[in-house]
Amino acid sequence: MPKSNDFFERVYDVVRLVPYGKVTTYGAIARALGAAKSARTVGYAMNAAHNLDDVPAHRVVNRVGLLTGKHHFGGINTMQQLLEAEGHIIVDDQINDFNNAFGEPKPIQ
DNA sequence: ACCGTGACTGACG
DNA sequence: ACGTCAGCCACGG
Repeated sequence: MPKSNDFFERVYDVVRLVPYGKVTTYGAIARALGAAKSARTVGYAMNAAHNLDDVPAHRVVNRVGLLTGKHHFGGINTMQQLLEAEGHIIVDDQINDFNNAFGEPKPIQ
């Protein structure tokens, strides 16, 4: 049976499935979990994901491709650099051609 | 149990 | 098209 902690775990599971070179959004993750209205909480979960090295938190941006969580990484530019290293082009803290880079996460079964 | 906080989002004007 | 507003929900104090 689900503990409250499971929500975070599920968020991590979804994020872990985001492939290299692709990104996704907080809302998309929430929907994949069946909790469409918990986008904010997804962001909250990412805050706690910092210790986990297998959760690509930098591939999670807001719905317009804006790097809203960049300040939660070590440096202000860390998130952007990680994304650029994966082939993304970022201008003004926003991912260019975000619609193309976006990868719809698979719903939990 | 109540209240404030936030890496969000969709609806309005 | 763009800025504002108001729900939403898990967590910690």
